[in-house]
Amino acid sequence: MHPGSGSVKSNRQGYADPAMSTPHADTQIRARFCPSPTGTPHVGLIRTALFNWAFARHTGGRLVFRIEDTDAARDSEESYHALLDALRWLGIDWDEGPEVGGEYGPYRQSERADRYAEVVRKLTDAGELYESFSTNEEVEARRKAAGQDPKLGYDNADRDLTDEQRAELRAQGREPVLRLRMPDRAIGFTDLIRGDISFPAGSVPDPVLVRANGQPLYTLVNPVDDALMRITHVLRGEDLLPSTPRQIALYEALQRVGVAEFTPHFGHMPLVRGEGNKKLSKRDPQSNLFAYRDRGFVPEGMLNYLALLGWSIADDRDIFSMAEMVAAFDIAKVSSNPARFDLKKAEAINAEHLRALPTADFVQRVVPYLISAGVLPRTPTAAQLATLDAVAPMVQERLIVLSDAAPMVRFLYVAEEEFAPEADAAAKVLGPDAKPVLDASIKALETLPEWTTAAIEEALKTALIDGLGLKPRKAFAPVRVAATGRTVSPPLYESLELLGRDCTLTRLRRANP
RNA sequence: GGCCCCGUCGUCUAGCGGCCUAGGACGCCGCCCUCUCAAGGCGGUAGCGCGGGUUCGAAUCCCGUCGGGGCUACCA
Repeated sequence: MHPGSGSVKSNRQGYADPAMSTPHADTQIRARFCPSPTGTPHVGLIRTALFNWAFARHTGGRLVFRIEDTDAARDSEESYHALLDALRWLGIDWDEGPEVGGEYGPYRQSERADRYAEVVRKLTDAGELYESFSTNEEVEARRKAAGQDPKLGYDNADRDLTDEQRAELRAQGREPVLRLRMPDRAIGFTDLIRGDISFPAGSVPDPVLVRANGQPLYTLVNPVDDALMRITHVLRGEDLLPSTPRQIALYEALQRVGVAEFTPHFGHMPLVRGEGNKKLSKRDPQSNLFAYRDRGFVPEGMLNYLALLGWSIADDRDIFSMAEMVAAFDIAKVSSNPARFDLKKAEAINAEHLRALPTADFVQRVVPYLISAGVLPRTPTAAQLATLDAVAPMVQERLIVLSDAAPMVRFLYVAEEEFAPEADAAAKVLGPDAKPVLDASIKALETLPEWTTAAIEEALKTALIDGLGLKPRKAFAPVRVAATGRTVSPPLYESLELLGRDCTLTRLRRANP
């Protein structure tokens, strides 16, 4: 990999304006992640952050984190903190941005109003922007009168208004928005992921950059900040692909007025879809990153799965660490097909990472889930933790997500008077048939000289398999349910040893009618 | 409607003209292991949307077609 030159699908320059310049090949790579703080972090958004991060880390470049909070009506401080929380949880770190600083700050657009005003002034002075008075209703009426579909949008009708006309419109009390004059030619670029893409002349209407009240819009601030922050590579979702031509036109204007030095490279990542073929909606509960954390996805698993949405490390492997991803990541190898978020696969990947955790690490991570499930108190005792250490290796390999641990170990912590086998499990194996099994088990365990896994196994096998002539499956089920409360539990003899003789016998007797 | 993107097993993908009677993973099914459930091992199921070219040879290149998706705000 050549530092400073992200690899691209094609070297052809496509349809770009000959005057348009791209970042010099040995310029330090600067990628960015620039969400707007509206709502909870979306898994698709996080995938975008991850790919930008991996790209920056792989190329030895910088990752800039910028908050696009220019829409006071929708942005919230809570969402802003959720974004920071999400990235920190996952370990996606940034080199410049909120709480980190950097030489191109501030990194929240709500704090950059003076810069936008300055750029708008330069652009206006140079004649790159023009005042537009048309209302949506007027545009629509003109489209209809011309026999065109109103969906075509703005018709550039105010481009050539004379000073007199503008004065007259103002005199009527109308306030103009500022629009960018789109060039009268096709606009194309070489997408880092998709190759050459071109938009015909006239297919993109002149966009509004500044509201009548002077407030700058996303159409202005996003490219302006990328230019001011010297972003070299814009990697974002495919949903933003149609906005690229107007951004390229803006970059060219910014270069003409000396605000930008180059137009960045663009790469458009495939959409993340939900059930069906539509893009995963913000309203879809499946899109909520924190829902996965709450269930007990670990960062390693979440990140690994998200990376698989559009990228693969090798043809025969899909479990990997972020260090491995960073070493192997190549933006040109990102798929251009949309990817469906597959919960089952995400869970399988997470389970693999859970199993790979060192036991002590696993214990540390699972404790908060046991506390929130009420299995452990807020501050567990040393004895409780010792029990957890002992049972951890046995539950660790049985989990999909960390919260699965609670029902599995509850029997070791619940107060004796509160313990009761789960109803359906009891109905299944603690019927009248269980009596002889429980009788024999109690008898065998009462007198056991030492309470160890091996001794318990020996005693139960002798009593039930040899003594009663039962099949193992039949023999151990009542004991398991009586002692652990469930048909599914950690290995039986180990569980009984951890439970202790007194508890075990109490429970067996209680289950024995 | 207009513009743009995409099209390999159910899903995510490998594949970049011969290594492909298309590989892996998840899912699903079966068997083994076994005190339950997992894990693990073994095996199976299932795919190049369609039609034309180009070529000795196409999943791979070209054209068309059909299908899916995105965008189409004084939101981001």
